Amino acid sequence: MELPKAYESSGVEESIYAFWLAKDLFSSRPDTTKKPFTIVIPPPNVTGSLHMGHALNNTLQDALIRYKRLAGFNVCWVPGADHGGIATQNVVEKLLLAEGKNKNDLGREKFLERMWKWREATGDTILEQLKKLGCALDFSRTRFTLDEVCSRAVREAFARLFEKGLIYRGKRLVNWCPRCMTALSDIEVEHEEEIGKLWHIKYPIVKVERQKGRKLERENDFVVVATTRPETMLGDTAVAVNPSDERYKKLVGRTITLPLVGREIKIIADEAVDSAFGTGAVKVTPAHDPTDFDIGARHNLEKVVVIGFDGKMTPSAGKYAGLDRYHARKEILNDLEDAGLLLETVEHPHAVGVCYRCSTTVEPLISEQWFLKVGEMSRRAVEASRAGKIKFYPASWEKPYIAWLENLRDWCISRQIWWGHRIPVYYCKNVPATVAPQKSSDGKSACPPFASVETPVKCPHCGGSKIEQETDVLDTWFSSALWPFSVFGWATDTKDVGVKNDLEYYYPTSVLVTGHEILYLWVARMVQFGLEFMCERPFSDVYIHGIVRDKHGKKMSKSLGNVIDPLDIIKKYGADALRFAMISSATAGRDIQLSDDSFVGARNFANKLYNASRYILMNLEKYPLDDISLDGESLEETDKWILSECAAVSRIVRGHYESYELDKTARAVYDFTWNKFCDWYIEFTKERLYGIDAAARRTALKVLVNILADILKIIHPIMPFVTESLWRALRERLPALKGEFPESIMETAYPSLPASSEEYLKSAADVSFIVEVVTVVRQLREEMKIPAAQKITLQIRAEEKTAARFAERSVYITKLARADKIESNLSLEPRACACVVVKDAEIFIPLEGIIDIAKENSRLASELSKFEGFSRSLSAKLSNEKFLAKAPASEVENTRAKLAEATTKIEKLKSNIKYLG
RNA sequence: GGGCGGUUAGCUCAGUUGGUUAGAGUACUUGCUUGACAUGCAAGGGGUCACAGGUUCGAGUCCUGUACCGCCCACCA
Repeated sequence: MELPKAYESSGVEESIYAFWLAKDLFSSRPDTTKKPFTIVIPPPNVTGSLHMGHALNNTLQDALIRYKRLAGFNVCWVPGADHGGIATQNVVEKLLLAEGKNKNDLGREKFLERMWKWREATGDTILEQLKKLGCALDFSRTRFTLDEVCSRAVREAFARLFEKGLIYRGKRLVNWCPRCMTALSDIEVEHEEEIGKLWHIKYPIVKVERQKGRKLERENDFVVVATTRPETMLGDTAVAVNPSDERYKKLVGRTITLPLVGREIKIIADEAVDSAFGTGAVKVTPAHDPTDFDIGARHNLEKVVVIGFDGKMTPSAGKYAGLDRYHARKEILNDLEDAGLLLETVEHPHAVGVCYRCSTTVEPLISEQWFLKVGEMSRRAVEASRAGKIKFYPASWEKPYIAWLENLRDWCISRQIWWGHRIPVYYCKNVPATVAPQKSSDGKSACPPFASVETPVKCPHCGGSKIEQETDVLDTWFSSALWPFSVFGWATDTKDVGVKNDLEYYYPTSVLVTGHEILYLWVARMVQFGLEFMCERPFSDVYIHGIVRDKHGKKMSKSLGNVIDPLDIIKKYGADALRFAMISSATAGRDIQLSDDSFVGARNFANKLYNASRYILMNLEKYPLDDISLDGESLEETDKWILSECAAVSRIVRGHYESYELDKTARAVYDFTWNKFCDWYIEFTKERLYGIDAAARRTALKVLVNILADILKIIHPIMPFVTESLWRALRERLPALKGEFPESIMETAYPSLPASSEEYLKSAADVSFIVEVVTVVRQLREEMKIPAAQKITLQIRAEEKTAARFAERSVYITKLARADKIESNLSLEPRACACVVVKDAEIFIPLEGIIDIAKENSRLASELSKFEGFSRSLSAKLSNEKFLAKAPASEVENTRAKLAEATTKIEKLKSNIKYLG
């Protein structure tokens, strides 16, 4: 016996993964005789190393892929990584900083060289780590969003949108991160709750003599505005009130002297002002606030920029110029205070926008950026959803997804960083020296900017060769949005037939698996671009899973120190355990809390599976089999029972896979394997395997092997390593069957067994009879404190038919209930016995001297009262006329049957109390 | 300010179209070197299903409201 007693995952997993790679089992080629099942990986950032979120996301995909392969599909799971624009540039900038340099010291070209060097060195970390998880990715297809195939797709997509007039350049108020020094799109800004302050500031009104005669003297000579950002007051160009606000009606049109600055600004009326908030009067800073920007546009207000791209005050800020925005705030408040213009300060909770990459407070700033018109694209995306072309699992995500699409504003796609796809827009510089070259298409330059997929050699307008490319790069999510088709070579040379076939064969992909945090950032945009460029949805299903949290429900983060490293878990418990723990807790629509306990449980399950196999393998060594066909074998009821249970679980699990309820697949296989197969069936087979009847032994062993093979296949998508290693072990012990047992379990087919026949259902009833008898006897033994080693005699008092049932199954009952024999006698007069009732039979255990009569009596009494209570509630139900009238007949009948059973039991318990008393 | 999800055993969670006196894992208690497994086996204690109403013969499950927790969205200064 060379099999160790416990399953040891380390070592096994590496060699199995190497075996899969060597056999090239992960790669897929178009094959028109088979249906494809395609998943493109949500490309992790090249900066990333595997965390629990990746582990969960990829385990779910791997389970789906592996299941579908067994189910007969040509599966293709495409790996890759995202260049991760800002995030990645930040990482390398930090490295430079440690060397005392910044990116401007290097210049664009040298800096990018440095970025690529870094990417070559560390960028594949995460893909390597996914191998440890067991992911069956087709590595021959690995893509990187910045490689030539994907970059070409980006340029092609951009150029097409540009030609359609959907891309435009404009000077607008955008979200600006003063730390990353770039614009951000609306969804790249996160909102953090903060208890800020609302400062009330007096703005003096310029007195106008003779304007309204005497009355004027009695009016307030100032307006009070409320603001959370006093530093922006330097850029105020108006004060606005609601037009219907009676308090201020008379003041509209009047002039105010802006404190600290001295600029004269007007009081204007605008609907955007909520008269119920603050004082009802709002300072208007068109250059630094989105609402104010709109108000300014309506009233033609000047935009005074007082905060610069670096977050410091500009020269327009006068004496505050050069100060950091928060430092300036302090100074301004001091100065206002000194001037007696600061009235009150109220605590004010509000949300502050922060950069999703560095958490710096975002500044709304005016700058020139490229935008994509998304109206038509998002309308088509909504249509696709409404037509049922894209389904969410769980469905509850569809509503917020559609709502988001419907309220979408144009997408700011330009970024002022260097790492990314440089926008393929070119400016013709071939203009008379008198006219300065312009980036914008405002008509001043001789030629309008143009987009081009290839690097242009001359201007398409004037033929000039002095051409400069736009320096901004694209939002990293622009390339991500193309991912489902760019990975298959969209926009690459169509003469390459292989590439063309791939796209046709694999697109649209089957399912997208992702966490909900990038539903808008990524999923919605893939749908828009898929419909735009491929005229076809990128995937039919979106499987959205929860976020991994720690055991207290907190998000895992480095700063909280509650991060669980999946690689540690793999080392300690094995990849299978990690996978099983994650899958079984991934309930649809809920976040996932993981603790060490869950991994221990999963590891134990792997061990259980291993040991069940070990039992079979060891017996196979002793009693080799040439075939495992059950034809002609005389199956007993336990065999039929386990076969039908196995068929049922394979069917149930199949259904759960189809509806992406992977947690249920895990629970179902666990329950079947442990509670049915191991706890009962294996115990049943010991009688035959260790007996002397060779034919019976062969039958039992054949059934065991059949069930084990099916269990391994059913569990394989969740726990690929242990199932593969056990498959291999099984195959080695069945040398005559190498044809039927492929080398790898990945090459087998998912079990599809017919539904149970009547005969099999009857055997299920027989087995449950055994289980019930054994269970009650065990309970009684425990309660009576009968030592485990002590054998007991079971005396049965029952009608002939029931008595026969006991006799037929006596081997199992005696063995599992630790009895030495079963005696049956209808006219039995028990003395000094413990008693249990099963169906219409009474089981007595005579144990003179061991049993405590008083104790047994009280046990029977409590048993009795339990059933009497139950019986009462059933009787009450049945004597309720409304119940009889309204409940379905089957329900009434059910209740009657239960009552009858309870009544029998009660009678027998009563009579036994009498005997004992 | 909207929207979504959660609240079931000490802990983590199941609970299908309403139908026994609500389950699992784990932890806890007790007993077991049972010819696969102590990463195990057997048994046990432990829950007013957040709260308040309602619908129904019958509610953990459906409806309304409340509380608390979490998430997403939103230009109220």
